[in-house]
Amino acid sequence: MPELPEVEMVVRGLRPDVVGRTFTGAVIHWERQIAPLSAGAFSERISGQHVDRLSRRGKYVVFTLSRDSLLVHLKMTGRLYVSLPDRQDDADRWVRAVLGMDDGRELCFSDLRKFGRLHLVEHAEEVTGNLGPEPLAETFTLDVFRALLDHRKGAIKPLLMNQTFIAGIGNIYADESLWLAGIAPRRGADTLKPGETEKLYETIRQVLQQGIEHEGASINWYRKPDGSTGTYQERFFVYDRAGQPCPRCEAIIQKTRIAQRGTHYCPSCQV
DNA sequence: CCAGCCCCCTGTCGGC
DNA sequence: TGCCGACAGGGGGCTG
Repeated sequence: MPELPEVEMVVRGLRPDVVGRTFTGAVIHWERQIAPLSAGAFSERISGQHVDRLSRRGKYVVFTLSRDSLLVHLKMTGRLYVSLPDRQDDADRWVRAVLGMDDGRELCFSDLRKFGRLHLVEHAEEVTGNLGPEPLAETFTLDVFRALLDHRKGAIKPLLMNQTFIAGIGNIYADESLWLAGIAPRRGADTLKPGETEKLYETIRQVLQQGIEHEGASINWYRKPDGSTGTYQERFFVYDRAGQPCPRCEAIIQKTRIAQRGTHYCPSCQV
């Protein structure tokens, strides 16, 4: 569930606790969640590496280390938080990896569904190399968006969620941005009129920015590193609101499936 | 390039 | 009440 705004909150929350620290080792409880090394090799290789920088690329949390980069994808239920070794947190039941730090505290990766991944690689681009542009970057202009859409066919919603198209948009922010733009999720990408493309460009940036301002959407499992919840879920227009009236036209919001994903939309004012 | 499907997982929920 | 199957979902991988 964590999408761009939620991952951004994780990065901001962790930064003061991890930047400047040095990892002392790792205990891996579910080996399939780390790549590309074995658990032993992972622990050995991360030991002694200093955290120079913490950033975000798409939905990845990126630790820039002395020699390597550690990239964490939270997928659906992943959480990252720092704690003392004697933990009592709710999420501890699903801890899959624990990275020791030189201040005696630990960086914990918890993940109920085990879909998340920790990649320890020499160059971050080995993992993030084929991601599309960052939608909130200044360089992501309307012209860039138009160029990306050029010659793309197929439904607009799955395209928005395609990480090689644009990085960071998931199911929630795709549904919300399309509703705000008044565009039906099944519309062919090549059928958007210039005004619609511009509107969508603006609403994509708007919902992501709003998501960050409201500290992310906490539905189901997402929590900020300090355990608290964001509040953007209180501002959803269509996501998770099937059967309720559309905030714009009062038609009943529908839920359907597009590209194997639950999709919420207004059948009346999204055309 | 695109659509469809499987897979990875486990908690939750609806049906019987 | 208890069991069981369906479902949820990001993204990689595969096929057509």
